[in-house]
Formats: sequence, C-alpha cells, structure tokens
Amino acid sequence: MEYTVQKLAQLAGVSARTLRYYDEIDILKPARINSSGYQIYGQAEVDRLQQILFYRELGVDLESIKNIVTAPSFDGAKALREHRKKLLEKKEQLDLLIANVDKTIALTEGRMNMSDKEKFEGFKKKMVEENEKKYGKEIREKYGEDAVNQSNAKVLNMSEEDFEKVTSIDKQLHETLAEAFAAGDPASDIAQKAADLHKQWLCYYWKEYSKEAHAGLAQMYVDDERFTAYYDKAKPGTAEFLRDAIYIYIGMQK
Amino acid sequence: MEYTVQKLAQLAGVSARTLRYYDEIDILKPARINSSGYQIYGQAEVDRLQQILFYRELGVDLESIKNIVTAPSFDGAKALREHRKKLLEKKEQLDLLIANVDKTIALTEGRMNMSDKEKFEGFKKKMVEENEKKYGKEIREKYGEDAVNQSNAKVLNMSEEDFEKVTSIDKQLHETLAEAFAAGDPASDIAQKAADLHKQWLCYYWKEYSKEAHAGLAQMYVDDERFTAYYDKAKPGTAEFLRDAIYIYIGMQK
DNA sequence: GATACACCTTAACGCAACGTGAAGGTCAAT
DNA sequence: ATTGACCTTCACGTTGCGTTAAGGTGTATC
Repeated sequence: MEYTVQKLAQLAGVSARTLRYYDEIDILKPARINSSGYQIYGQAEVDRLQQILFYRELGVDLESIKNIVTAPSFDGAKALREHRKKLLEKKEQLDLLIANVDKTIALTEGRMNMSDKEKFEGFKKKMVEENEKKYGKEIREKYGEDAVNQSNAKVLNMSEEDFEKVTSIDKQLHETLAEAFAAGDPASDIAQKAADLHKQWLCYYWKEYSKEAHAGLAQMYVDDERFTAYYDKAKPGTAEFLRDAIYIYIGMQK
Repeated sequence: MEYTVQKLAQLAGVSARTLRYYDEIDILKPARINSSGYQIYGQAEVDRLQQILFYRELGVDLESIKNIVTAPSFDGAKALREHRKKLLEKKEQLDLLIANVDKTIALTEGRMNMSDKEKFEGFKKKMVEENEKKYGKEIREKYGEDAVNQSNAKVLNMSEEDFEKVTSIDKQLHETLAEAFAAGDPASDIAQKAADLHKQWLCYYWKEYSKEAHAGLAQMYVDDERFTAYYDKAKPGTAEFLRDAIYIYIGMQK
C-alpha cells in the first residue's frame, strides 16, 4: 500500500506538516517521489512512523527517537529507562509546584512582604529543592493526602459568591485581629471573635473542621515564615497573637 | 538602593538576559537610564521582580504574570486556581506517560506488531485518554501504588549485569515457551519450565513474589492486547498458553 | 476547454523564554 | 595606556510543529 502525505497523515492521526518536518529532520523520509513531485510513502515508512509515534506518545524528544529508530543496535530499553527518570523528576517538580500553589491559594490574596535581600532567598533553588520539598511532604504527612486533596477540591468548586463571602470574612478577620492585637489580650472578647472568624474562614477551605487541625494550622502560622509574614504585615507579632487566641478559643469551645 | 542589571540579576538569582527580556516584553522596566546608558533599577523594581519570580516559580507563564502584576485589580487568586487546574491535568498526563513507559519497559524490548491500520488506532488520542487512563488506574488499583513504585525502583537500580541476566532469561523463556507451545500441553514439563522461567524473570522486577500477583499478570497477558501481541508474535495463542501454564505452575507449587 | 475544487509542492515566519555570541562603549585600577 | 570587568544593542538558535503564502497538479463538472 502506498500513501501520499495527507493519506498517511490521516491514517496515523498527525498533520501533513508533521510528516514534512520528520522528513526535514531525517527521521522519516518518503520512499520515493513520483513524476509530478508528490511524496510517496510505502509500507516500511508506515511501520517506522508507527514506531516514532509510539515513542513520541511516551514523551521522548525527536532527537532521541532518531537515535532509537535509525540505529538498530541502539539500546531502546536503556533510553526508556533514562526517559523514565526524567519523567519522575518532572513529576516531583510538578508536585512541588502544586503544593506551593495550594499554599498560596490558602493565603488567598496575601502578597507576603519580606525584606529586601531575604525576599529572594526564599525563591532560589535551594529553598525550592530542599526547604520546600521537605515542607511539601510535611504538610501532607501532617494533615494527610486526603485532607489536602479535599481542601483543593473544595476550593476549586467554590462559586463566585462563596469566594466573595470568604474574601469578606478574611477582611473582617484582619480588622478584628488588628483591633484585638492593639488591645493586647488573646483571651479578650475581640480576640476570640477573631479566632471565630478564622474558623469560619477556614471552613470555606476544609471539608471537616477539627480543633486539632485548627491548632496545627495556627502553629504553622508561626512556623512558616510566609504565613508569619502575611499576618505580621501590619504589626509584627500578630501571627503569634492569633495562634494564642486560637488555642484559647479551642479550649473554650464546648 | 539602586542596582545595575547584573547586580539585580545576582540579587534575584536570574540572568541579566532575563531582566532584559522582561524589559523587552514590558513586564519589568528599569526605573531610569543613567548618563552613560546604563539601566538602573530601583526599589519598586526589586519588589516587582520579586512578585514576578514568585509567580514564575509557580509555573505561571509570563503573559499571565503580566496581567497579574500590571493590572492591580486583576484577580490573582482566580488566576492561581486556574493555573492549579492546569498543573493537575499535567500531572495526570505525566502519570499516564509513566505508566505507559513502565509497561513498555516491562516488555523489555518487545516491538509489538499489530497489523496495519489497527497499529495507529492504539495510539490515537482516544486510547490515550480513555483506554489508557482506565488501564493506568486499574493496574495501580490491582497491585497497589507501592507495588508499582517498588517495581520501578527495582528496575531503575538494576545493574548492567542484572540487565544482561534478565535479558538472557527472557530469551530462554521465549525459546522454552515456543517449544512447549509446539508440544501443546500447558501441564507438560517443558511448559512448566517456561512458567518457572517467567517467575525468575518476574523476580527481577518485583520486590516480592506472590502467586496471586503472578496469576494476575498472567491474566493481563491475555487481556491487554499489547502484551498479547508481544507473546503471540511467534504463534497466536501463546499468551493464553503461557497463562494456562502459569496457573498450573502456581497450583503445583508447595 | 474552461472552471472549480481539492490536493500537492517549497519557503518562510511565528510561538516561549530565554542562552549565547558579536561588536562596541564605560569604569576603575594598574 | 592598558587591562579586565562591566555595560549596551542587535540578532540568531532552541523544539515541534501551526499557519499562511504563492504556485503547480488531478479530477469532475459544465
């Protein structure tokens, strides 16, 4: 059976341009060219294209595919194992990214303000590769995969109104917290109102509320500099104050 | 504090070219240009760069970042939620890829020969998105995440000699299997030898051997067309024959 | 035989986010 | 005056094609 570009393209589910490109980079050349200059592909080319697409589907780059399909002695299995390694690395990176995005979403719209040089330290490779890696695992160990995933699902399914509500609560929380902090007593009524607002805010993100998880998060506000920076933006010490208030709030609940 | 390109680049851990590019695409312009034409960045630019890098770290493309940092009213949180969706999709795709690569590695160097038009059907989107998706999950459900991951780890840590050994066993298996298939009886000594070779082969990939898992895999050889094609390459029916032999082999073991 | 329409060809720019020179000016120290 | 380390503005290269553009071919229809 012989095919023109389009025919083969249709058969294989790729574009004609793709086949021309494969010709251009010497990984799949037509069998012959007919009298009017048309590119004709034969059976051998069909087979070869199948191989190419197979590896492509696995995400192997064309340069590597070239090695695999042109040198018959080339160790395809070895290439695949190396490719697999790369994929796993990509996956780890992706997991880190997702964990970071999750965190940021949890901060809602916090801009985080650190000071000058330190600012960037947090975003250099080291942090991403070590600190964050550790933290990404930690957060999932602490609260469990499911809790994190459920939180994510809830955020994703949030409607626009929900989102406005939660933003409003967040605003109230900050105002109340600022007032309470100025007063200075985490056990005061106003501080307890802040803790309650924080719980309400939280319930928009968590499927199930528990005192322990609430306490854990409060402590994280103090431990994780990014959360700390967020709450301490107005006045340093606010994050710690909030944690104290929440601890008291939890103890006070029936 | 004021910085030249290099200074700022060093501070932020990016290249000077990157800063120039950001200037070029209008997401970060220097505060001013001094008498000899040097680009001078000020405090505001430092802050802005920090924001840009923050989102970049999360994998957001520069076009989106531009929207986020230039339009102050732009809904950054919403953008992040959308971005998160994309990341999750990417992750799913990656998982599929890895599952496929795993499968292919398990086939060692099987080329899989299907016939002509059907060849491609298997690699069109539909299969990847539906069939494979289902299967990727299925295989992990059946044997568990850990089993799959452990298998992967073992393959990755395999030395060159191990790999030669396993290839040799694979070859023996095929020869023995062909002979046994010709004889026709899955309970025969030669067929049982094939089943045993298959177990040996398997033990190079699995951390723990169990009859149940062995049986499950044997059945998969019949269910999954790709494995079937691999074993049926020499003679159709070989995959089924191997499964039968393995079933008997398992029952016979003390 | 003219015309339409679907196919074919080569050639070339465009995409993301920079890396990597090239060619030349500036600054501080020797 | 001469290094050497900065700075500047072009401008091409990367990957895997998508997408016109400009023009030739094949077949059916009027």
